[in-house]
Amino acid sequence: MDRKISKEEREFLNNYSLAKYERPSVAADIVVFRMVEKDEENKKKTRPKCLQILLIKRANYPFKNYWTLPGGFCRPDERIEETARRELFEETNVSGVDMKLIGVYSEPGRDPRGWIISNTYMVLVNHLDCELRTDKEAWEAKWFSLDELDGLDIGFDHRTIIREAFLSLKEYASSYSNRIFDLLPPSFTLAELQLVYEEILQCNLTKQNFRRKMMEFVEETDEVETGYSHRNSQKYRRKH
Amino acid sequence: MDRKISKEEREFLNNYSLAKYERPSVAADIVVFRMVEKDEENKKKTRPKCLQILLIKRANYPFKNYWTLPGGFCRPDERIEETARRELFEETNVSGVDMKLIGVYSEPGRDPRGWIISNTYMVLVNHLDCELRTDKEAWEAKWFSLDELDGLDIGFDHRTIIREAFLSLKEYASSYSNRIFDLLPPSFTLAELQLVYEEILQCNLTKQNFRRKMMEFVEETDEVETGYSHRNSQKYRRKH
DNA sequence: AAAATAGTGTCTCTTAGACACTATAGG
DNA sequence: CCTATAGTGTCTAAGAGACACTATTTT
Repeated sequence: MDRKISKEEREFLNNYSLAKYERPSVAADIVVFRMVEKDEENKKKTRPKCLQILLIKRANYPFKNYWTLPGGFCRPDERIEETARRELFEETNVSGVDMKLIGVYSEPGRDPRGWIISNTYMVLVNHLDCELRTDKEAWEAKWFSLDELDGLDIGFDHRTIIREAFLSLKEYASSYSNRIFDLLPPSFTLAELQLVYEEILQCNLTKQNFRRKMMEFVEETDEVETGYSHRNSQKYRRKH
Repeated sequence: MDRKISKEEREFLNNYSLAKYERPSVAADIVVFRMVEKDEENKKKTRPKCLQILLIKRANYPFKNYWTLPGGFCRPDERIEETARRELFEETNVSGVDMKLIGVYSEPGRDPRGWIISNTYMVLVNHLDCELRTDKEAWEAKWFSLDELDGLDIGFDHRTIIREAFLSLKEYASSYSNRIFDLLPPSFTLAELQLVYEEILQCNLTKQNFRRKMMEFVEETDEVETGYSHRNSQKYRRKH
């Protein structure tokens, strides 16, 4: 892009106006997934995991009081991914995680306010890193498990977007993507990791096969998990 | 989205104006790949294949006389994919093929005309179906092999986009995606198909292993290819 | 027959699924 | 001791790579 710009071109650009054409608003919406333990009281056995996503209750029209994905409009001085990052940080205080574009939603009429295109990003966070901002009165933020979504009033086309995001997440797990580790703390037991995979893939995996496969991607730490009435567990971290 | 809209909400929407916020122009650009035979005169042996992409020589500033991807601006009444489809048809007369979003390019300053976001689609076409429109004086369209791009003046960030599109294409081939068949006529020999894969993956494949794998995806037709000084070849088509 | 490519048989190595076994902590 | 989960050994079947073999067409 190191390119000499002629006087003629400079003049063209000065007279050029994009305002001739109608333009859309462009938004970034974020599907934030986290994994929590289903039953906090159960201290005696490995606890099942529960996949949740973050939704915001809209305080304004349209879809007032409906739940929607966090998001916001892009500014001229940032890439759309930066918009998504900014919004994520505002909602959860999480930064520095991988973002993955999972789709662009541009169906005419998808937003009653007018022509608005949504670029949707998927983010996986460790629930220990999240702090929902409670200092805002403008809206309410809440984590929902996927089962809970059925009875919920979800605004815009966000129910479709969430469904497609979950499919992307399943693909990550099927292909043993490194990104799955973003859902976990820095060190974890293999049993924990297996429960995460089972919750995402919605199936049971056999222990030995799972561990054998995972040894490619994890390495031992010097930590062990103790305090259960069975043998202690070695803790691992992701490689590299 | 069947939702009752209250009087209050209706009023909100009537007074709402997106014009308060600055908006970008949104474009769809298309990386069109086709596969042609490298050496049209060579009638005696299986001919190597050559992967090409379609570029347009810009008649106007900015990047006047530079080569760029075909594309155009989105209209309020269409999805971005429809924009890409419309542009593809205008350039090549091709319709009804799969389009795959490969990326969104929103880096500030990527277009000297102002804030323009590009949604880039990849399309694979059969070269026999393409008819480049020659009736336009506004611009020149031409197919280039990937090698030829090095010395070429390519406008905007389209060189980057092309590189990323080619990576997507490689992934398609690595995963034996059905879409690869879009590059071929309805019936083809397995040797032809193998040359297509070898050109995309830039490596040599062993015949028996390739054929064994491909039998999942193709079925015999009643056509054979004759006229070469060796055994005739069975022709196949994609399954389903 | 020679040249050239079509098409096949089969060995090996790696990986994935199944499943039963041993180990160790707490009660 | 028992119970619960951690962690291992190994059989088998499927898939991928290597490579040599046979078949058929034109010259």
